Amino acid sequence: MKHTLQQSSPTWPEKLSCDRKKAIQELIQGRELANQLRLILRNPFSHHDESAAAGDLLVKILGSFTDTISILNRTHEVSAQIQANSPPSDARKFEDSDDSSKTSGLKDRRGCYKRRKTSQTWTKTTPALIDDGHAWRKYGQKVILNAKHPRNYFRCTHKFDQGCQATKQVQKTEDDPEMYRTTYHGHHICRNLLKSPPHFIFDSTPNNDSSSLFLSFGSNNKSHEPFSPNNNFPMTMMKQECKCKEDDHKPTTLFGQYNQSSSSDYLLSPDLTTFESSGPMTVSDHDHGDVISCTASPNSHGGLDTDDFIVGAVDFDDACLRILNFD
DNA sequence: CCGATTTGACCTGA
DNA sequence: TCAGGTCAAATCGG
Repeated sequence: MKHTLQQSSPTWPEKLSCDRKKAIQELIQGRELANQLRLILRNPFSHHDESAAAGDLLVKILGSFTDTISILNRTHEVSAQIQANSPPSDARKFEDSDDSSKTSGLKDRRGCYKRRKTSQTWTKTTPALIDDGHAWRKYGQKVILNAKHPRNYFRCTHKFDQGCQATKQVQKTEDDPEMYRTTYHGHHICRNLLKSPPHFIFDSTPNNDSSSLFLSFGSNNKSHEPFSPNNNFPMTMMKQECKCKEDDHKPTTLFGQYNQSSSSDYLLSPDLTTFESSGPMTVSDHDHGDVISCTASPNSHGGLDTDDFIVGAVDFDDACLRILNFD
């Protein structure tokens, strides 16, 4: 049965509940943005574009608080009206007694959701629908004007249980139906304890130390954007792609930033290597100089030998770590 | 049974 | 006004 919603306007409790949810969502978004801003400001390796992003984040945070205040003001006005008028439940009962009661179970969603005006987005095009390490739920599909292929809408599975606002849109590209263009909106703030964990990728740093590599734990964009809203997030070890220069046998220093809210879009160094490791790591469980370990298996690019054992000296500073790779 | 997907209707920003 | 983003009932499927 298709719902038709024109027939009922929101009751006072519904209106208040809706406004409360919106206020909470605004505050959650503000918190998320503030965390991103904090990490950018504290990251000693931030790029120029990240500094620019910090300004953008600041504007969004202020906008979020402004929206929250206006919502709460409105809620206050509604409450005042409720107190000034007769209890709304009577009116609702009266409505329900009439023939329109068959639709009374349907909620009027008018004003109950707010389309995203502006949010951080990034796009990538992939030859297949790849697992970006996050749990997504499809919530819509839309035929787009002048587009051959429909656009699919996904939200984070943890939208309701953890308030994660990340969404993505996936659409086949016009010219090549085998290619998918994915646009991500917002960052994950969820604790993502996945069965299939995200990839994290190594990237060469401009370091003159030839054995030093940059390790990006699922960075979302090409600027190695650091954002871990919570240092207690578990860092799950998983399949990794990395690039190693193989004048092997001397320890390879891997330096990385942990990025919990990853999806994936990476700047990769030209010489890629993959390895796998297992076992959870939690940022808060380690101190500077701690030794961690994980197993690594080889990849087709031949970067690491089978069953290589990696010992890492943890060097956290805002969820950054250093790993030393010994043969 | 319950979580995921489908799909038409509704809502909103431009 | 309308294209596109979102909602939520119906349906699917493990």
